[in-house]
Amino acid sequence: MTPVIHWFRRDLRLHDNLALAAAFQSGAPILPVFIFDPAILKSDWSGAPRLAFLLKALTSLDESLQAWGGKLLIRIGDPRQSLPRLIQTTGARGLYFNKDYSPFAQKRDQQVARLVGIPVSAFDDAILQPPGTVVKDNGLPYTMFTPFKRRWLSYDKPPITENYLVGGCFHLMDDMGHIPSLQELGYGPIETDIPEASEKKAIVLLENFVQKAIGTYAERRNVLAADRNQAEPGTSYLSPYLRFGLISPRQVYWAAHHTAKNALFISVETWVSELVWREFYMHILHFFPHVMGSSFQRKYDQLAWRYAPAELEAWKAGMTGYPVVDAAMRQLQAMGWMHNRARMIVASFLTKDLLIDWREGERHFMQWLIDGDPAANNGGWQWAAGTGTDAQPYFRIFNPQSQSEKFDPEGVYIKRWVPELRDVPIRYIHDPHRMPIPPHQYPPPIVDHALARERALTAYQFVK
DNA sequence: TGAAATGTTGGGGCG
DNA sequence: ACGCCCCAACATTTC
Repeated sequence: MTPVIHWFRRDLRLHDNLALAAAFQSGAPILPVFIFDPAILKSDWSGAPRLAFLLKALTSLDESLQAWGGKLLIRIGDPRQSLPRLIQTTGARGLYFNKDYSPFAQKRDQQVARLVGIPVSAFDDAILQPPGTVVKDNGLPYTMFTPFKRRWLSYDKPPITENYLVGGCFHLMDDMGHIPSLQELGYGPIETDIPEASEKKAIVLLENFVQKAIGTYAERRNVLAADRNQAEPGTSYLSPYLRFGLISPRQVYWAAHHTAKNALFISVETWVSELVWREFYMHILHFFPHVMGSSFQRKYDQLAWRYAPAELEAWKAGMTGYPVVDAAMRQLQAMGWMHNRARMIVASFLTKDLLIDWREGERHFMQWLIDGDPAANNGGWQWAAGTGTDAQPYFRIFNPQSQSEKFDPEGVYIKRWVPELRDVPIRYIHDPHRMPIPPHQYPPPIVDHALARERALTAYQFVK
């Protein structure tokens, strides 16, 4: 029996996977494939932590497939060449995959569809409302979040699909390849602590969160120290799992929906809003591809960003002298993840206090975040820089000290990630340079916030 | 999903 | 008792 191919990309799960379910229903044996594209691996938008998470996810996926008598086929190469070759050797009669809405992926997928010469079935699986399904009455895409969200919420959402897989429905070959190591993919060893990456883990995180934490999400989501390692996490920590499709947005949405009756409605809605942000920015990238590399609001391409490599390096290393900024930047390298409130704080600091181009921050985040996604990351950075859709006004400049006092009042987050400050009394934890004898391992502030704020206002006002 | 500057109010100390 | 000042607390405006 000639097989059909299921091409795994950002849907590394067996449950609620639309393309995989359709491949199964075709009746043919399924050949599950993952392809490493060297063009992506070599890009400076890739990063070892995210790749390490991906490798764990693939290993777990392969184990799940083996439980059903299958195995994940691995190839390294341009899919435009790998897939036609694979189809030639196997005689596969269909190609199934779930859509990726980024401009780069869509172009590639169109080329693949032309080259394979067999029927291609692509599914809307990664998102509850695909681009084009949430538009204004005049047919144009939304560029503001709040009206987008209102419209988004008004539609019925697709249900979770059954897992139809049974033993023996997979196709095996002599040369299945193997899941490579980081080293084989050209990366050195890493110190980042990569979490367990499996469908099962994602479901445990989701269940735990909706049962124990969703009701207080609206208030606790801003607590910097309440991360996944705490008994009661303030956030779900599902972003890496959604990023690679270890869990579907439908599973997440319906889990929240079903608890809405038992939990504070405002908290559930706040949490679902984060799912809507994810889709909003996917739409934005789809309809406004120029945001990749330039400002959504074109006028801000004129902004006179500073060239300050030493300050950029201090920011990356967590050595700015602003404790909350440094804690966040070190958390990023240690965990491959950063609290969302912290992302806003460090993004404001880079773009406003240091007046360094948001694209530098965008790239750094892509190199370190295991949940790094082009659409969401770009949207977040342009929001912080004030150059994007629905952006905060340019004059909204975070004060790192008051943010720190508000969202890490006891300095727990700071002390966890900046060990030099562990002995600093609470009253000095947000600005240790004011101590009579400042901690000597810790640098003084690299900029004066009050002066930096004036400098940023001037630069932004010049554009306006 | 701000923060700083400026304006207003009201209680208390004091002559 | 009264006016004056100070200033914290809160509100509004501005960036």
